[in-house]
Amino acid sequence: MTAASLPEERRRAAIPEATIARLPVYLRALHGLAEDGLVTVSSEELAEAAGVNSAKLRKDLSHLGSYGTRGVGYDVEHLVEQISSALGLQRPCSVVLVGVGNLGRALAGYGGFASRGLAIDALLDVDPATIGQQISGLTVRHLDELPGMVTGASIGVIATPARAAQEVCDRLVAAGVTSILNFAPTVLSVPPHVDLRKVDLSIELQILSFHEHRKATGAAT
Amino acid sequence: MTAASLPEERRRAAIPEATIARLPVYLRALHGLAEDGLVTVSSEELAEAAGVNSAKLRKDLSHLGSYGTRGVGYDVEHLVEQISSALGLQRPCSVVLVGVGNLGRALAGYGGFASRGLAIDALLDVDPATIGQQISGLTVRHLDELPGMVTGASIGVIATPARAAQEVCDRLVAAGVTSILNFAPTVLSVPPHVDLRKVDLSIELQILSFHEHRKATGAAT
DNA sequence: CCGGTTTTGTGAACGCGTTCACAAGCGCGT
DNA sequence: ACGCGCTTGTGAACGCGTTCACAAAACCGG
Repeated sequence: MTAASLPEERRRAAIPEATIARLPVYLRALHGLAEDGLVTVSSEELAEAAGVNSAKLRKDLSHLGSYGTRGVGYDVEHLVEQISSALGLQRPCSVVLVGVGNLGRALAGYGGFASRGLAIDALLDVDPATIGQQISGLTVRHLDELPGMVTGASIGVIATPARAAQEVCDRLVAAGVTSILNFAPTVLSVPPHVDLRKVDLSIELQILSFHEHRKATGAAT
Repeated sequence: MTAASLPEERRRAAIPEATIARLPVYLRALHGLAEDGLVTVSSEELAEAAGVNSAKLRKDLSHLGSYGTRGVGYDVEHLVEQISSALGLQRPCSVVLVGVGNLGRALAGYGGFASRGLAIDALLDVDPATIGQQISGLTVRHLDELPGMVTGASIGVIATPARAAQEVCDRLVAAGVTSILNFAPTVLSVPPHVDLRKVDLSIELQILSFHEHRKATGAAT
């Protein structure tokens, strides 16, 4: 079955953002189930493992046209391929990480990337003391060497202090990077053709603080 | 079930989740503006600095009953207090971090916490080589010392490998922690009275991979 | 003191995502 | 072969969040 020539290709472009954000979670859950030797999995089981509602899971999977078998469930291996394909993990992007501080090292050593087809290809910094170090099998190089490193589809990861983030971002864009993941706690501006996502380590903590505070005051009733 | 039993009169407790998630961003933007010497700020300016729509910003602020001045804008200092108060950052929770690997060190050294009233109070691990080390002014202690550390409102942060996360989570819950932030790439289960949030460093990267992939294949059309 | 200008606060419309509920489909036991 | 039970896929309803558009309110210059 050549799925590529089917009109399903149009459906792929219409996957809701919320679904895409959950696909990596399903993928991880599936890997875990596969290691346990499971061959098929029902939506109920997979939903449990992924921590979501089973109806939501089925709707999500339906968006990428994956076909389970009614009365049986989903073939684990096939589903892994489907999701990996949908996420574009079969032909992995090159990932350039800028900023080899504590967070940068954590990211470089993070196992979750390589096992999913996303490996970091280059570590860049500007600190002379850091340049030349070997970290997770990569040699840290100077940020100036960035031009020419970006070949084809590339993702840039910013793990620098906030004050350096915008300049690094501009240099990434200038080098041809079209997707940027920002860990620095600052708002970046990019040209419209560049995808920008951010992860702020402290925001989630502040959200928890809110709930904790609300619990404390609410309990006083 | 706690939300269902809440009376409608407590409108302050009814701040939408989406709004809460943005308040920390506003707070950070306000800190930046305050350093620039701004005394008042319009919704347009603040929205720009925070990277959101101005209408959204106004609606968000209206939820916490903060009053700006029509024709003028918001008083920066007052707004900072309002948001800090709403997030419960004025009486900071104690934060316990478990797992002093690369990521744990990054979190311990992350400036964004302390400056917002959220300081990490304890670093715990089980690795004998790590215990006793001084990191960011704190001495790493053994996880066994956790009981008794949790006084009043506390937040637990899990930065361990995935395989250890559930056990650490259970021990945090047993010690009385009611809010947990999980950085380990695994699904945790907690009792219903415990708030659980997660940050998966690799998920955002996979989402970017999807968009990158889509851009590449979409351009071929 | 008053019209003009600026900006907030918010009701209403819209769109997206979640949830519900059930028909359609598949395998299995008899 | 055939019904029976299980599970998927999905239309429909619902709820939440975003966006729009504008009235109300405050300041300012004359």
